[in-house]
Amino acid sequence: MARQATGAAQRVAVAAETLRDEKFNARRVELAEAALETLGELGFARTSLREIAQNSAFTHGVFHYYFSDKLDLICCCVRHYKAKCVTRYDEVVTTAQSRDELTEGFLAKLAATLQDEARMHRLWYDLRSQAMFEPAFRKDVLEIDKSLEAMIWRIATRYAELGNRKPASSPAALYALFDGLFQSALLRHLASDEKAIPDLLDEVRRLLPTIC
Amino acid sequence: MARQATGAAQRVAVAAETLRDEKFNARRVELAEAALETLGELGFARTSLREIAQNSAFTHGVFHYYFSDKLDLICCCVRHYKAKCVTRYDEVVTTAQSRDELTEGFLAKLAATLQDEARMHRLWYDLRSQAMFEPAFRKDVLEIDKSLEAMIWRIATRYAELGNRKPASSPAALYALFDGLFQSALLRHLASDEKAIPDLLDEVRRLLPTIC
DNA sequence: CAATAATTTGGACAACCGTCAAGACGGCTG
DNA sequence: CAGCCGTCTTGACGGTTGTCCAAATTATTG
Repeated sequence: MARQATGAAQRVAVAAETLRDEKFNARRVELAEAALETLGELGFARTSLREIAQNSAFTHGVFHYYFSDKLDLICCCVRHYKAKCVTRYDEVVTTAQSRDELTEGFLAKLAATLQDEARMHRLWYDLRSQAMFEPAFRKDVLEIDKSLEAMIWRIATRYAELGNRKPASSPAALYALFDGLFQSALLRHLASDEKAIPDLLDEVRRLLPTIC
Repeated sequence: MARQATGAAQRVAVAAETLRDEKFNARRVELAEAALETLGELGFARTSLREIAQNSAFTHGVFHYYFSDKLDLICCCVRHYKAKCVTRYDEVVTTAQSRDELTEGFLAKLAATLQDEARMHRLWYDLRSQAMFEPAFRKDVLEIDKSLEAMIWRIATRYAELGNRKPASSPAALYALFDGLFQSALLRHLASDEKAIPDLLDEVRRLLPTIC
């Protein structure tokens, strides 16, 4: 068939194929998004394909049509999660015109994230832990970690810039610090500790001036 | 029976009962220790009672005799893990007579832990993530987290003391920082990144003087 | 030593898991 | 309209899971 096709026909065929691929991939993302709901609710260990299907508009067979197996699905979930997550604070960083403005914008976003997206974030910590056992997750997880580190670094350098300084520590240390604080606050928040969020905000507010 | 017992007989009965309890509890710990082997190898999500039993000297029935269910077993594992973990750096803290000595002792222990006990530590991160989903784990996990924070704080205050200073940040922030760094290094180490351990040591070596 | 209790065994159970495949559906093309 | 193709449904499969239990074994007591 391909040998008989003219140049134009080939181009049409290729276009049709990429269109199909895009549609296929869009569907994958749709399914991954639906899966994230259940994963965020139950966690990796307790989530089965059937449970995912039941909490969504799809049947369990569809997932096997679009994903080669369970790991493939969850890898797709992780990658999709990344896209949503990594730019969370960028608007604050680009619009803030002073240290105070940046601080308050960052803190507000931090509190809102902890309050409204706790389920999605506990899933992130769950999957990052899974990556320590499951090699198939490692590449994506390490990549997301790098992206999150870069995100924190953008905040820190902008904060330093607004004070005509430079960050006093490395990107890795800064990310470790904020990630550790956030993780701890998240756990406390999920355990119905009402001081979790204010404590985190206080801590970050105190910390920001000392890192630059 | 109790009404007819004399005071002495009562005391004997009580003693016998506590002895039985101790024996019972010692067996529980034995089983928990065996379970930790498999948990550290496979992670919470992939570990079944039968797998635990197969990798140990016990049959799967025994676990149900000593634990009411799977969660009960794993809670016991977590609590037992704590006892082993929380005093890891205490010898270094008490024996070090100078900042350098403390630094080198701490770094050496850090590297050894990452190298030799990676499996047990990834399990800790796994179970801490599970606690975000499973309320039954939260109490013990939060308690261990507090103990680890105190452990780090002992190191920091001793380090500060040896330089006639005081730590510049809160216990929570310090623990978040070291925990975050360790977690990241552990993931990289498990992903066969050979720079994971030296990078961690460099980072900590640079960080220690700045926090006091 | 007998009898009573504690411990251990190994199999049975129903429920659930990931995977798969045969067929139904609906739109598009020739 | 007939036939094809991508999409989706449904049910079945072999295997594993947590749990439970009756019987066997061991320890403890009178």
